Amino acid sequence: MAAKKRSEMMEETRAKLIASARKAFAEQGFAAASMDDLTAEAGLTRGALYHNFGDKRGLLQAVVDQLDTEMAQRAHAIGVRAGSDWDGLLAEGVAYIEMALEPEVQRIVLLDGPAVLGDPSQWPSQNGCLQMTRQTVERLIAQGVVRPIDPEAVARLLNGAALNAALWVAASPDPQDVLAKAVEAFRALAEGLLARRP
Amino acid sequence: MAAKKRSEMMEETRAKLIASARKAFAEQGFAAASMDDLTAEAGLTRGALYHNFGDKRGLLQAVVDQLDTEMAQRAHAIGVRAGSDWDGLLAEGVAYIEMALEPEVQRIVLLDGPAVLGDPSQWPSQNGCLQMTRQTVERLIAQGVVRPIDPEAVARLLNGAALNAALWVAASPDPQDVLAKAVEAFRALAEGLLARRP
DNA sequence: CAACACACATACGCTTCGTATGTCAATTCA
DNA sequence: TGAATTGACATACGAAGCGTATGTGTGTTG
Repeated sequence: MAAKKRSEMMEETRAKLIASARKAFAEQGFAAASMDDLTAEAGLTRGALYHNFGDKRGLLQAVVDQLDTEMAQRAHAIGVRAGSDWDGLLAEGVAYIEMALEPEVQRIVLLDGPAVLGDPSQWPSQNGCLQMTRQTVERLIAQGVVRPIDPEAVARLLNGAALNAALWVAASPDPQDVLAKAVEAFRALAEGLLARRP
Repeated sequence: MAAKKRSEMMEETRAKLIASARKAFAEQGFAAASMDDLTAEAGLTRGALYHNFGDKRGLLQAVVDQLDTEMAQRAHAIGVRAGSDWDGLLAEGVAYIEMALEPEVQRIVLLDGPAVLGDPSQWPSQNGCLQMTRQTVERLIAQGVVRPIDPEAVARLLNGAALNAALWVAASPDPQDVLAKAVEAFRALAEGLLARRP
């Protein structure tokens, strides 16, 4: 084999650049990452980068899209396994906290992403986690399990709470202990949404 | 008069630089703000800046400290006016959401701050809002109003929820309407902390 | 009043981004 | 099939910004 079409080659270089960027952005942060070093590690030059992504922000956009898609898939898989929609919502929230502990997610999606690209809900990828949480909340309201509150607002606040919990856990000297506390607080807050106390 | 001591002069230049930086960082973001322009607007040069703050991050640190102190004072003043500690907690949270609507606070303290300086709880200023929320929560737990949950965790999640609510409100085309929804969701979540449903 | 210290300005080098130009292979079409 | 053209990527260039090293004048000290 080894004979590849042009479009396949292009897709491959895009993938290589995104992969290198994920590493560099996660390890050094967006601002500190050099595009010369980035592309060199992928066996390319900045020419390929500007040709494929326009500019540095375009590359970050692509990286964030990829990460966001992966996160949504993982969270969905976890939510589905839960017995009820309510348990699914809690499981998704906890999963989100745990995912936010990974340096890639924290640095790129949660810190540099909003700072460089602006409000996450305006991203092309639409922030998969947010959308999914909102849908779950909508179902729970329809079932009468959750009080009738704006689902988007609820999803926003839950995600925000999870994010800050993750930042806290990640910076703590004893992550396991702090994670448990964060999850407990998260569950307590979420119960405020219920129509009837458990 | 007009005869000023050296230390007074120094304090004045620091204040001028911080004031210019607040404007520049808020309007253009930390990365895009030029230190040449910054200092020129304050009637100085980069020499003064490096002498007083070490580097660009040091200046951001100083700006964040000042903003954080102001925020803590404002939130405290609002919390005190409430009838009970519980109402105070809610009022503080809502005040935090509303403060986060101001470009200065949002851009500098909430977006660029964490991205450039790292986890807010590790900042020298200690994130005044966070500390105050935690103390209020501790009192409420002691009074039996709030369930016994780790106060730090609660404060973290509440602040995180408020932050994301603010980002959402700020990016929306109809801030007033969205703000109302955000506040409603915030109150609902907070009620999950109560020992007894209202 | 002479010598020093310090706050700040000026000058320089290095890195990095974005663009403009060049090159070579793959596709197209007569 | 072979000449022309497109397009993916590399190379070269200019501009801007940060940090540091050095200069300068004023206030302080003995």
